[in-house]
Amino acid sequence: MSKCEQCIVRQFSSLKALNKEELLRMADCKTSYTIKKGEHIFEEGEITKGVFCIKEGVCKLSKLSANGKDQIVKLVKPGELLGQRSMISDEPANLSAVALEDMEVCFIPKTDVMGFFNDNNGFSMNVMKTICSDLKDADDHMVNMAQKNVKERLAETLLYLEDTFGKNEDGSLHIQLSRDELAGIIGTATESCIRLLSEMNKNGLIELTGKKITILDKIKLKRMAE
Amino acid sequence: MSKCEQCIVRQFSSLKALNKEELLRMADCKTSYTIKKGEHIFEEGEITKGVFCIKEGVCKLSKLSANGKDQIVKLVKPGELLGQRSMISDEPANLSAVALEDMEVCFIPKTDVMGFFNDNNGFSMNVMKTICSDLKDADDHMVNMAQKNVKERLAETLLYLEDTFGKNEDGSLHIQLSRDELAGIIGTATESCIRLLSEMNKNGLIELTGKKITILDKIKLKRMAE
DNA sequence: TTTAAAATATGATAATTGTCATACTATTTG
DNA sequence: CAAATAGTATGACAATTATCATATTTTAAA
Repeated sequence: MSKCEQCIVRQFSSLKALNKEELLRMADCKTSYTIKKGEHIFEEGEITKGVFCIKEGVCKLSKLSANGKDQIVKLVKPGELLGQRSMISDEPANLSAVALEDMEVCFIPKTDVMGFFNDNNGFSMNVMKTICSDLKDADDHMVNMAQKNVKERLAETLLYLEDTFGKNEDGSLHIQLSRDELAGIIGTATESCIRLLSEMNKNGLIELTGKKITILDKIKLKRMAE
Repeated sequence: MSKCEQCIVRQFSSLKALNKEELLRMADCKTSYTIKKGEHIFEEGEITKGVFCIKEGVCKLSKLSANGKDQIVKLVKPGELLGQRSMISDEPANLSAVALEDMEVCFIPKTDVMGFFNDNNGFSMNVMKTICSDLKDADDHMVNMAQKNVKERLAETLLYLEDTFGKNEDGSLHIQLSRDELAGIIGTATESCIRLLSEMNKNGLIELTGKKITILDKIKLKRMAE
């Protein structure tokens, strides 16, 4: 069993507030998992029994809408905790978590996290600030969904993906999303998403090479996103 | 200066976790305000110096989008606290708060709230649960914005308004919103909102009498909202 | 490798929604 | 009270977006 103390992830997450003794305790109660691309970590409505700490790989948090489409609410990166809200609210998961890449995660049982939560003020404050930040993001996201059109949302999303997940050596977006998933982020039909990507490709804003998307004109994309 | 101990509102808010001594302390540091309909409590980007406790009246939390339209993110009722997220994140307000009715609110300075927050575990847990609940609502709202069409969102909103704010004796919605504000909730153009209301009126789903909206066929509206 | 299945792409068309113009009505102000 | 202003309503039209059909390409499976 690896030591949490030496885990790089710790420095980026709420866990950085934990002291040596607490990290040793955490190493004892955690379970490490490998999750393959496409597998789910938990599903909407599921009663989660703890939180997941993401060591490697990106996953999507999504919700199935009444019309059967999967709306992606958030993408989660290494260093973040998963399932904090459910734990604090003491409710089933509101969203499904599915791996977009092969992932490495650690599971920490609820009782243990709540222990740190109650004992360590810095930790609980970090968790709280993360949830507050999620709330702000969700509010902003909501306004965008309501007020921007699909083209603006697509432009904004592409810029977000490059900023957040970086580029490959060839300049293409590092994160691999299917057209369907991209449509699920911007909240539109897959065909509409594909059509607009083609248009942006023709206009020289982006370049499509197979599944790879490369942003060519950041300035114009930014202007398009308003 | 009135006593917080006797304030009915206390029982519905996070403040119910405070003990007698803390309530007396709070009564000393709070300031009561009367806010007229249409006045703002705070504005987007403003550095708020504490939280507001709503004693009476409803207000809207909204955000100005790039296209100049005001998107309403949440309606806030008596018994709720306002500005909790900004306080915990230690950031300027992300949303503007404007009174939809004449209001009575109490202002409690940040330092004092943070004092209760650190001393009283029950209080901080209540605040956190409220924010978690807001996050869940925001996520759900976002999915609706992305996946439902305007008619479905309008139907859903009307039902929500009746459920949450109740009816007058004549059966009409108790909360008074302009067509513009209603459009701001569902995220559409004012004309589209008016047009759909007229259509629902013609189809016998609702009744429009001046500004008053009465829900006539809840079942059909629910079906329409999916 | 060949076949089957899934993902991507594009056209045609319909449905939805936004915009602009213009009434009409209610409310406020001088 | 009259005039001005804001809010509500409706028509006409354009823009956006979804849906269905159908290729084409890529990936997975037999």
